[in-house]
Amino acid sequence: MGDRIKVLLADDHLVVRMGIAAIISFEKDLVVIGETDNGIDAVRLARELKPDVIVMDLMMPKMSGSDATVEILMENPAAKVLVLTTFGTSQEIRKILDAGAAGALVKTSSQSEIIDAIRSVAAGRRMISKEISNSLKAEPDTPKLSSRQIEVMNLVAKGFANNDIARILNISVNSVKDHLKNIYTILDVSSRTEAATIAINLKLISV
Amino acid sequence: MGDRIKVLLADDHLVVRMGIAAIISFEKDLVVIGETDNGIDAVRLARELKPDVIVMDLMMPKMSGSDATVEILMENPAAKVLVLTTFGTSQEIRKILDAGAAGALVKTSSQSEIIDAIRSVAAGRRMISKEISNSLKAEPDTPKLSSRQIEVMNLVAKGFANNDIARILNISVNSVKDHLKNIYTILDVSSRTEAATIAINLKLISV
DNA sequence: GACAAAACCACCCAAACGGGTGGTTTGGCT
DNA sequence: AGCCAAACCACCCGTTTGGGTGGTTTTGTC
Repeated sequence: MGDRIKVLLADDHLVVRMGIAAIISFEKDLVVIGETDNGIDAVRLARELKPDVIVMDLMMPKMSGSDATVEILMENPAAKVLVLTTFGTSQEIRKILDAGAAGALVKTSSQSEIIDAIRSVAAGRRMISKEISNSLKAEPDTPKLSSRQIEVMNLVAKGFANNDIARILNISVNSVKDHLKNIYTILDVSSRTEAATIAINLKLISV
Repeated sequence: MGDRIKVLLADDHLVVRMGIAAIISFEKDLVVIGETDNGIDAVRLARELKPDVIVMDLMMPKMSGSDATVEILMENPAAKVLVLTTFGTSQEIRKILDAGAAGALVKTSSQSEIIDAIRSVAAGRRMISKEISNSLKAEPDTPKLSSRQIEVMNLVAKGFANNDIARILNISVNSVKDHLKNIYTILDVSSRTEAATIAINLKLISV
């Protein structure tokens, strides 16, 4: 028992936890030592149970998997977090891989892929499923907007005119126009409407 | 064995299928007689295996769960399809409930909720989880755009000016403006940008 | 302390937009 | 036949937008 790989499951879907637990139950070198359906408990259990591998979902109530991962790695940089996600939502995945997550898998992965991934990250290796590494590559360079530009874009997307935006942000209309000019250059567009749809698509602003 | 409720699982996530199978394995009146990870095989297996209940995911490769459900119910209106979804994406759910699906559950459902739902729909009752019925209620009346208005909105969202839209659709600028006026009234907005973001949010147009 | 980037402000002007009013034609529904 | 909604077109007019050029202040980094 002492040398078995201890796994903590964090996923808000019971069926997913049951499924992973079932898969793990066939492997005699792996054991599930804890489960939770939210990010806050994941952070707590990671601290208390000291699992070798944390299998983490991204979308969870109370605290997202990515936020929980960041917290866990701040407390214990040696923790091994294996992200299990439905789709390669590059934004989030890149964020937590940068934060130091040990791996990322899609939920469509086969039994052997999941088991391999758990063993790999427990051994200190990085494990990123092909689907995800592809989607990361496919997404070249997402343009970056400054926080002020994002504020402006959010208001633009809500349909406010430059005058309203100026009033809301307590700056002059000229400055609003200035921000827009810069945004248009960055996003390579020439109208507020196109900028809005692109910003939404790139998830630069909250819809 | 003959009187056990036969369940067919259709979900592209192995872990989910394993999880449901694990849950079902504890119940002696239920048995899994087939599994698939895509909609096309779901239709075929529904025909060949004659399951009592089909547990169906919505997002699947090759053929979506909603399309598969519609096909299955066309072939056999007595089929019991229990939709298992991640989130209450009202559009799709409403569509397949209208098509005659027997129930809808969220994946965060507890073990007993899932078992109850399977038994209920097998017995011919409707079973819709609280989360989903709430989200269906919460979404009151989505405004409806005509097909021409949707064409216009798609071009607007891409950043085209009225002049370009007129050229593309082979109508005069005045007509484009006319469509926009009508769209603004329907969506209760007063600018193309706000119309675009709202149309995207309501999924009236493809992003 | 130099330097760059971000944010701020101002003015000009042509083009695009939104709101208003008027009208015709077409296709479906009763 | 009668009716209605949808799509089409036209003109007016004030407002907003986008592009251009000029500049200052603040902030963070090397």
